[in-house]
Amino acid sequence: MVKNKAAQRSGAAQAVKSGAQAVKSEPADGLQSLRTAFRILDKLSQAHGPVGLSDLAAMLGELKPRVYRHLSTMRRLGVVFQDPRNGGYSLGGKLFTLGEAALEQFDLRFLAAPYLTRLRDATRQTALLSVPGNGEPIVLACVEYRNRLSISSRPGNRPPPHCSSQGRIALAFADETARERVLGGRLTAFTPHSITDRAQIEARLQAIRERFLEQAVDEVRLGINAVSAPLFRDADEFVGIIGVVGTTAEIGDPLPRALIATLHEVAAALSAELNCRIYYERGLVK
Amino acid sequence: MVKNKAAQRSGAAQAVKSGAQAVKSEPADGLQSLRTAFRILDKLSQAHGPVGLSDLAAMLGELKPRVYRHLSTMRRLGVVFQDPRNGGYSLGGKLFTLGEAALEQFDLRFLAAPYLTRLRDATRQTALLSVPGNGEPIVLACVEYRNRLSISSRPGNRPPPHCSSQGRIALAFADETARERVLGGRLTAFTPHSITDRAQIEARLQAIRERFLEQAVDEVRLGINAVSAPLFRDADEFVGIIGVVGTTAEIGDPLPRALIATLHEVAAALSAELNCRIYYERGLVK
DNA sequence: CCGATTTGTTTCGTCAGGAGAAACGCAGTT
DNA sequence: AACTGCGTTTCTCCTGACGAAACAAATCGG
Repeated sequence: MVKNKAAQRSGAAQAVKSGAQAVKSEPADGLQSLRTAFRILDKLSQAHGPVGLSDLAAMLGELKPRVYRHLSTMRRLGVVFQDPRNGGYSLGGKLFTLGEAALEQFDLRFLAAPYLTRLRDATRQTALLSVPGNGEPIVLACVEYRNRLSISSRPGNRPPPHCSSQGRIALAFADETARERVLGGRLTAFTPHSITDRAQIEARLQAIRERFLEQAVDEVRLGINAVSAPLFRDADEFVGIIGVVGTTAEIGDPLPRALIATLHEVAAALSAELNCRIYYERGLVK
Repeated sequence: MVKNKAAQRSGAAQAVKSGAQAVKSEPADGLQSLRTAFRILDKLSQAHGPVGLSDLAAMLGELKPRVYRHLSTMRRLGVVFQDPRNGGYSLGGKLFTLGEAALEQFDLRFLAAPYLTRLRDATRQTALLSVPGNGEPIVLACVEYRNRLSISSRPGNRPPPHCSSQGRIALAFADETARERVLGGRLTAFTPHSITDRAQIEARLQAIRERFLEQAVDEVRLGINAVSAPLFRDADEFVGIIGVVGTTAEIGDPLPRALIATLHEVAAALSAELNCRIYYERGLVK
C-alpha cells in the first residue's frame, strides 16, 4: 500500500495547491483512501469539463487502478458522474446535494440576505458574504446590480487569504494554527499591489482586530477595490465577513467615511441579530 | 477489517435509504472507507445541527473509532467541521465549494435561467428546473413570485422518483438499471393519490416518452399539482426537467391547453438552444 | 465537592482490504 | 493487421484500516 513518491512528484505539474504543509513531522495523516478521494474531487472541480481516467491519474501522480477504484466507488455513490459515451468523469449530483446541505447548516446566508441587499442598495456596489473555513474565506452569496456591468464573485469561490479584504479578515480572527498554515506557505502576488510581506500582513491583521475593517486596493485585480467587515455571534465568536467590491475609481481610496459607516452599520445590525453587540460596545457604530 | 454485520443491522433504525439494493450477489462494493465516509456525510446532512461522535456512530451502527477516524480525516480536509466547544460535527465548507463546482459542470442552470423566469411569468406559477441523477431528479433552481405566498422547492432537493412529475420524467428517460433500482424498491405513498403501482407507473412512463409531458396531481402533497416536461441536448440526449408547481385549484385538472403549450414552448426553446430540435420534429410545438 | 457516567480521543496487535504490476477488451488510427 | 490509446479487470502480496480496550476530559448528580 506504499505510495510511489517518485510517481507523485512527476504529476505535481500544476501549482496552486494552497495548503503548503507545515515544517516537520506531520504526524497524523488520516485515512489514505479518503485523502485521495478528495484529491480526485478537487482535481475534477478544477477541470472545466469531464476528465478521462488516464489524465486524472497523471495529474494526480497516481496509478490508474487506484484512481479507478476510487472513481468507481464514488460513481456508485452518485458522487461523481461518468459520461456513458466517452467514459469521462465529472462531479456528480450528490455533491451538489451535500453542498446545499452544508450551506443550510451555515444558515448565515438566509439571515444575511436582507442585509446584503441593503448594503448593495446603500453603496450601489456589489455586496458579498463569506464564511471562514480554516483561515480562508468561502463566498456564500453575492448580490449585484442587475442590468449593469457588474463586478461579482461566485458562491463557493475562495478569495486569497493574504491579499484580499475578506481573506485578511478571515485570517485576523482565525486560530493560530490556521493562520500559521496560510502565512507559513508561499504568498503569491496577483498584482503588483498584492501584499505578500508577512510582517506587513501581521500589522494589518492587528489593525483589523481593532478597527473591524479592511480593504484591499488593486490586490486581486488591478482597478478593483474591496472593503469588508467581520460578523460575530454571541459574545465575540467570529462567524463571517460582509463587504462590498467595486472599481477602485468608484469606491475611492481613501475610503469615504460614509461608506465605512454604512458597512459598519450593516455588520453591526447583522451581528446584533446573532446576539452579539460588540460593534456597539466598541463604539464603532452609535 | 471485517465489518460487524450484527452491529450494522442494529443501527438501521431509520427507514428511507432509497437505494434498495438489487436481488442477488451484488459482486462489487467498492472501497469501504469511501462508502462509510459518504454514509457519514449523508447522516450529517440529514441532521439539522451539529452531531456528536457517539450519536453519529450509533445512528450508523458503526463503532466509534471507525467513525472517528473518518471524521477526523475529513476534518483535516475541510470536508466536515468540528465545533471547538462541544466537539459536535457538521458539514464543512469544502463540501459547499465542491457542490458549487458540480453545479457549474451541469451548466444547465445558467442557460435555463431566462427560460425559467419566462415560464414563471407566463404561467404565474413557481417554475422548477431539475437534472436527472441515477433516475431521480435533483432540483437545480426554483423561481417563484416574490411578495406572495408561494409554493417552492429548494436546490438540492430530490423529489420522489415514482410519484412526482419531475421524478417520473427522470425515470422515463433513465437507463434500465437505474429504473429497475428505483421501481424494484419499496414505493412509498406520500398521499392517498400517490401512484405506487408498478404497472401503472410503467404505463405513464411510456406515455411520457410519447407526449413529453407529465403531471402529478396531489401526489406529493394534497392540493399541489405539478407539470413538467423533459429537456434534451443534441440528438435526443435527456439532460433535465423543467416544469411548474402550484395549487391544484389554480393549475387546474385536466390541464388547460394553454399551459401545456407554454410549457412545451419553453422546453422546446431551451432544448433548441442545446442543439436539439426533437420537440419540433415530433410536432409537439409548431 | 467528589465519584459516576459519558463524552471524544488514543493505543495496539491482527488480518483483510487496498495497493501495484500486468493483462484485458475495445475503440479509433495509421 | 499492427498499433496505439483508452477504461476496466485480475492477481498476489503487504500494509493500512479494523475492533477491543484503555484513556482523558468534560458533564452530571447528589
